[in-house]
Amino acid sequence: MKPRKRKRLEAAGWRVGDAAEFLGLSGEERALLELRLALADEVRHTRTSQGTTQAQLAERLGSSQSRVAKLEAGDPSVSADLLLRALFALGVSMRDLAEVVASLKGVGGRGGARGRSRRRPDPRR
Amino acid sequence: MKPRKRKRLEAAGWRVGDAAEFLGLSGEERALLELRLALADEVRHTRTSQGTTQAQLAERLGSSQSRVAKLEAGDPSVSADLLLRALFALGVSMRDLAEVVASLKGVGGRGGARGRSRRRPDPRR
DNA sequence: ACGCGGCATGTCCGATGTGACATAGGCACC
DNA sequence: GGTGCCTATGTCACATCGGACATGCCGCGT
Repeated sequence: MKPRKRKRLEAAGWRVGDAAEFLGLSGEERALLELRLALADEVRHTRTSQGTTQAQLAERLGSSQSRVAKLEAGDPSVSADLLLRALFALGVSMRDLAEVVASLKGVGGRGGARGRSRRRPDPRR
Repeated sequence: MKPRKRKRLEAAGWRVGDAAEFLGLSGEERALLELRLALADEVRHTRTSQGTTQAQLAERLGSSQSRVAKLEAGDPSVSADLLLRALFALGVSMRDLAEVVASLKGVGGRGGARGRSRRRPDPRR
């Protein structure tokens, strides 16, 4: 897909939480994007709070500093796999991970404990 | 890296829950593997409970039936990205996803999950 | 038995992620 | 100013992933 480049651009001036709305992203793409950003954010957060450098993390991952930088920047060229590996390499537990995911539940406004949007995808066929 | 090949082999004769222990998998690789399997499981589960076929899901994803099959089989050739896209395409919410992740929190060595019995109630409310 | 729909497995080849490297900006400290 | 450390960005060769296609297996209804 080509829109990858676009994502890059967006990634530039971005704000977790309300960005994707502008774009013509389908629900699933949107959710995935959001999740990725949240994970990227979590990586940086955890890393810095541990006093670890990008280079050190890279080494643990068998990767390179530049990739870690891109990773944390939410660059589309990094896969979810790498994001997850990074998190685990930092010692993030499943529980922590679950919390991060859970914090995105309502997409729209953060903190949205409100919407109990529990509905089926879409019955059309 | 090379250990990818290994994963393939392992994937052949596999058993959810107690497999990774034998292999020389580092904690992070192990966690990732486990997460992937749980997600794959969740895909199949959600899909079947909706009465959707692999082919239909594949179409929604812009993919093919064979890939979905591999996906659900936990084949290493499918990325976490695809796994997540599949879940979202099935209408799984962040909340549901978080629950799946949370259900793995303790899987460490012992304890839980021996073999196949470890089936969580049923994610759907 | 036959056909059929759903799933699994294997193999291509084009698309994309990955590590390594180079390079630059920002800071702190001497 | 100069040095060292951390991070950001770009590029590239190579490995892996991804969709498509082919094929086989299995259960089921006719």
